[in-house]
Amino acid sequence: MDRVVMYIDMDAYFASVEQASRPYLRGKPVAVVGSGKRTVIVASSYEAKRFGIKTGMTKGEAIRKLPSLVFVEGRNNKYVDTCVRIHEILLRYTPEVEICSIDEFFADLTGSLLLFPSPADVAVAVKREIGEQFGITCSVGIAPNKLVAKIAGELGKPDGLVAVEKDDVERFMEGLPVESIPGIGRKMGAALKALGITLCRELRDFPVSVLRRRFGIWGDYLSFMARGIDPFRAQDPGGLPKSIGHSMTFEKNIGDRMMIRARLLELSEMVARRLRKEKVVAKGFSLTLRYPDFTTFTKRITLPFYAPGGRMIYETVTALLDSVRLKDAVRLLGVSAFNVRRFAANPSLFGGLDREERLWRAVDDVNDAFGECSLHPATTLLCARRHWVISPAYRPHKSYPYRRQ
DNA sequence: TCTGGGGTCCTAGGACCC
DNA sequence: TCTGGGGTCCTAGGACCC
Repeated sequence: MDRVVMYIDMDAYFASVEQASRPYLRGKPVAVVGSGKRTVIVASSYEAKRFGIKTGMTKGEAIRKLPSLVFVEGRNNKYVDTCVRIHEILLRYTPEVEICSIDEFFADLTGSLLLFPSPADVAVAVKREIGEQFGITCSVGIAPNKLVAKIAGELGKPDGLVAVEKDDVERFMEGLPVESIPGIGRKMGAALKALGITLCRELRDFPVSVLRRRFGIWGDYLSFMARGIDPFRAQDPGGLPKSIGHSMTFEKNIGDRMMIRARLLELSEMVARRLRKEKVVAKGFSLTLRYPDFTTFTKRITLPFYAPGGRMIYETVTALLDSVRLKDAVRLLGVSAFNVRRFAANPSLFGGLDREERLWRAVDDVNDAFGECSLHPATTLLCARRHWVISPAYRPHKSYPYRRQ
């Protein structure tokens, strides 16, 4: 049986959720931002998009473009909660649903089609349910694979429904600009243009040997994708995250090493908490620094053992910090863990953990019950209150998207 | 009211081992 | 005895995505 994949993407997700829950925002140009001074626009409503308001813009830039723009501070919990409930809706149509990002899903309908008249009927029903429950719209793409389903979904934005039959895939792809292909961004688009390639048809007909020489393995991917073949393997359901990290940009650049260390402790504990949550341990750690001029670099190290907790992460990244001669104050610090492995401890074995780990698990419990930051290390009291910035890449539950082969 | 945060994947070069 | 080649692991950096 031919595969049928449905891609569902919320339209202007964060902004739509805000407009749905605050009627006075409806019909207005809205931009969702983080709190604090150093923030950018993370989502904008269609009314705002019409005036060129885009993700990544600074507040100032946006105000200059559109003085009447309404800024709204993002509410993480609301978006996560809505995402989880949309996931539940989709699960009623097929058990094979992948949360791709906080506002995108893939649903494999292949096995469910005996129960429903057609994929388009499922799409219409899903769109109606999401509209009724949350007051937001979404765009849906249906195709024989994830790649084409996603391209189709994006094409229908907003509130669209685009279905591509197996036999129509090549024709569907032909006329599209190469930038419609996920993975082809600014640089790759420009590089292809230099070769005289702007349409998928031209990419398809270009000798793959030349593409391979120019782009390495991506040359092969490009050639496949241009004809609507998905070169990526399906998601590994038990897949572990490849890395888990946190970073923060400060309201004011920090020059003092003690202050930097305090922030690193905070970041290390945030990462440790995420690792515990995901039930993994890591032995690779990285420290990212960004200077006021925006130059950014990362130092990383792989330990000969898996770090037992936040304290070890902190010691590792401060050792990395000590190996750097700071040329200026820093505007951003990041701590990330990689090289992860499943950690197979169960609660009855807590006796096997050291005192400090038991303490941190208790802190986790308190924070789960009373809210993030109810309890935190005294050192971080030195720091100004952290502002939480939403991350569209956040995935509730552990559902990781397909990976490249 | 200068530029967020969290990810994945690929490449290149060096160290080290057989 | 002056010198090959393959494999693997590690670090650094960059493109891209949401």
